[in-house]
Amino acid sequence: MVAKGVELMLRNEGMVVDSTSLGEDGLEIGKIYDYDLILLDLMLPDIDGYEVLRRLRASRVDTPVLILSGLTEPEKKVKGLGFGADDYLTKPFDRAELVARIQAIVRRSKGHAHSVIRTGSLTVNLDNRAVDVAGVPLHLTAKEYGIIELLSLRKGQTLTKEQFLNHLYGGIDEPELKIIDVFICKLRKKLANATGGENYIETVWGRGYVLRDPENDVN
Amino acid sequence: MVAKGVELMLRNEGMVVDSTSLGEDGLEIGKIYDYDLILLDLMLPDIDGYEVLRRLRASRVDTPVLILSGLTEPEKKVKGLGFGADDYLTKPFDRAELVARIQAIVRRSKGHAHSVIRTGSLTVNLDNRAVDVAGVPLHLTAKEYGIIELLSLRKGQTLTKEQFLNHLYGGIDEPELKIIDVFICKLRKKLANATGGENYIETVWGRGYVLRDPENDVN
DNA sequence: TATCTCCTATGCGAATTCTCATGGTCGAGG
DNA sequence: CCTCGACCATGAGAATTCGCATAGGAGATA
Repeated sequence: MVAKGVELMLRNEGMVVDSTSLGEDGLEIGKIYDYDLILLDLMLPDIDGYEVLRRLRASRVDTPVLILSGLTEPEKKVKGLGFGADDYLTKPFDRAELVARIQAIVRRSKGHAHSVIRTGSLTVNLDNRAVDVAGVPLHLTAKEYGIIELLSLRKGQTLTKEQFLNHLYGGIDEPELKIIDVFICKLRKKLANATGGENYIETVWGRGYVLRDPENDVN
Repeated sequence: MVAKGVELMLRNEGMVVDSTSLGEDGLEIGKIYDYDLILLDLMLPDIDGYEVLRRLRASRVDTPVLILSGLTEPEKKVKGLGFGADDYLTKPFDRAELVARIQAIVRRSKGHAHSVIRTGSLTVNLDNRAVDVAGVPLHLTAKEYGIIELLSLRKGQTLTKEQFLNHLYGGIDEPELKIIDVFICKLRKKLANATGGENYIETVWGRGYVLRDPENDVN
């Protein structure tokens, strides 16, 4: 019940959410998928939340973890943070605080101080989902924005089409992989149009796409 | 009985109100929902009003609290304010005063020095819920006002239909999302009629609506 | 009762998303 | 160096989703 409520809340905030009520399941999908954040409730029907966290870390999963708990004792808090959690929130929590903390953790883990990511003359504002090229706003559709957002969040990193699909659809009701090609194509066209021909999105043959950051280029 | 009377009074003023007669229940919903204000009676059938306030603050709920009480002793007043209440009103209270104090607290907590928001030739007065276009009053229904109020409070920000629904109905007994379309449509028509065709409310396809502020436009 | 407001339902048009077809590009292995 | 299969780019258009406008009923209000 709590999980479903939180899931709805976060979806309302524009986030893509997968959820499960079992610790074992969460452990499995947490290991397999490359999430931005794992929201972990300590009260689980099968195994202890701490155990989930411990085993995640033991499997070298370094996805940020935000613990949700009804326990308010400070020693418990220390225990959670000691096992490698990134933050801790006690129930009942405030919606705005939860969202703010999630954004802060994700931002921090990506190494971005602000929620604005600049790449050359390209600016992606995560707060209001707006994209600029040299200060001129660029109109993108929802999916196009999703693509450039993920590229920006992981710039310099090659992303597979599966990763894009996951970011855009959250694992449910996904279309064909090819759709990513199409959106990349449309995005490139819009970007080229706005920049005057500059190409930010590079193809890595057989792997996927990267957002090339001219400032970090090795020449 | 008192709660129901106050609830009706405030609804008549166009406010959205949830109420409960039990302190424990109030504590729970006060923690979960992000209210603009909590009206707290000290005389409760189960737990002490002070206890409710204390536990709210202990749970890091910083929603403004206005205490209602039949106790007139000054020391009690100090006690209430000491625990983190924002204002105090003794029964029997004056309807107009209660409304004025509520509006003052909410205004203060939102960080608005004045309760008038100007956007181009559009003026929204939060105190008396009146809307002007170039000085000419514009008649809006309660829901229409709710829409333009939220747009004004967050101008420049894209708001989803869910957010409007939340603002207008307080999360309970909400109608279909589509109703927002209808009100936006009606609002636009009234605004266009008053301004002579100017369009303040912009559609962000797939996301929601924004109030465009001509003064803050980037050109 | 008469009026105003709110809400649902519906049709239409527009924007977007998705699939598919075609042709081009890459690179491993001969 | 050539060839072939796998992969990618791009455009066209179908399918879907979304937004706008309006009508009409239900309910509240005067």
